[in-house]
Amino acid sequence: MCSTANYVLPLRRTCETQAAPGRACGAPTPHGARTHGPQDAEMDAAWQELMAISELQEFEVPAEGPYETTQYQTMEPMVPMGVYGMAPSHSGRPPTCELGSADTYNRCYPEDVPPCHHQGSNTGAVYGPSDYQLNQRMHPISSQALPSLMALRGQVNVSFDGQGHRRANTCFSQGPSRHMQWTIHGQCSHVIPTDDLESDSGLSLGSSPPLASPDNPVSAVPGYQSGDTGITYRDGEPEHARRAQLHYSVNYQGQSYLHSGAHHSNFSAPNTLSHTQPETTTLRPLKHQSQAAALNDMYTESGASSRGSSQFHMYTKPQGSSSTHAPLSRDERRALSLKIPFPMEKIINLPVDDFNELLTQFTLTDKQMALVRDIRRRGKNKVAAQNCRKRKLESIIHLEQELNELQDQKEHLAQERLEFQHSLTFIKCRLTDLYAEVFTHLRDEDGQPYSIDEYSLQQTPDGKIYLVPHTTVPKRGQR
DNA sequence: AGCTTGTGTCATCGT
DNA sequence: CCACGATGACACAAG
Repeated sequence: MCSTANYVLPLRRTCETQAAPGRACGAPTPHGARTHGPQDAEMDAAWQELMAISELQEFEVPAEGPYETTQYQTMEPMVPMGVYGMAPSHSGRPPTCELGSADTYNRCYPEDVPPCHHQGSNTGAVYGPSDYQLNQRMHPISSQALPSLMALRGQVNVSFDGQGHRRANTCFSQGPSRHMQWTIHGQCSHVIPTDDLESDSGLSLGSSPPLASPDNPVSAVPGYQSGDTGITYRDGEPEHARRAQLHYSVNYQGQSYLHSGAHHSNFSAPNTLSHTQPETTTLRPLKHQSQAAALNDMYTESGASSRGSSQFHMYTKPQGSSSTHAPLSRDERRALSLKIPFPMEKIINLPVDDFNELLTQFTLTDKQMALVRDIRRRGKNKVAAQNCRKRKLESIIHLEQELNELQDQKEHLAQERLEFQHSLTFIKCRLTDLYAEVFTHLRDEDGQPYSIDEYSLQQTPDGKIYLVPHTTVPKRGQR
């Protein structure tokens, strides 16, 4: 029992009508004689510490015990306790945070309560994140270079830096009337039926079937001549065996263009090139080939770049039946069939004004005009599709990287949460010890200690401390 | 034979 | 209205 300072806090159950939290409540009742003893300073400090810790009750901790919600909550006072009775620490129950030491509160801790011996413990350390925790919190998510992703990215670059062409082994004819055969690897030497013009990949082959079909040949453009040696425009300039060696250069930023290779077409003064059918390497890109090799394979014919689908080959004639050549695209064959007098490169890549000006320089039939516009539209759309696919793949890669980063962040946060929970558990343990210690100093009017099972200490927002019996549940607005 | 991948093409929408 | 780019969907060829 209290021997030196039996500061009795007369317990009144008259505060059953409590004010709402925020209201002034806590003036010492007439029965709440405030007495001070020599250990006031110590108790004040303890209470301040206790109340400071109680703010941590906002932490959400699983398996909260009823103790927190009933005893430590800040609520309306039953009895003002500006000063509480004190008794010397004679109870023989020194403050301890060992679980179960306060037998009343054994139930209040989660499973992962660490054994906490608060004596000598640095409680301040647990009131905030440790440096380690802060560092962890501030630790940036490392963007890990994922080999697979990088490899994929590289593959993407490869696949779009060089446009594969899969028609390396296709064979074609230059038209039914000429019976010219170009073969690749000598695998095809027969004349492809005329409907091969419509048999290119893709659907909706009938976008301009009447135009494209060699079954509906269009008369040659006036002034346009086609012979074995080349083409002579009406201005008299020949176009020999010129193959616009076009290949794609796709720029992600939208600078996509189809440009000629070593031999840029010059419409006003077409070059005359001897047409030789170079040996063709495997044109289809190999997935696991190196980028350079793939590019060379796709674009190179005997050192000169030449692509299949993008080549403009209408003015050429194979020299010799044994020579091989990249196949013409469907549009190229159509253009050849309809004797379009300018290269596909210009059709596709000229600005609209220049393109329209180009059209005015020739007298084209309606079918030729329609084909030219279709070629232009398809050529642009083809580049657009390539850009679109590249963007899609890069977007997928980016999202995968982002996903990995978020997963790492999730793991980091989970670990951080676990550490915070441990810290919180320790703080609660410390609080429980302090709470019990306070009770050991409380005495009623008769000098008897209050039972911690029957009473609880509660603090109002204005800082007043009240001893509230468990059986009395103060109601809001009542005082 | 079925699957995957790459590509061309068309239709459609928005600018 | 036209040109153009972007994109989904489809078909096709090759691996």
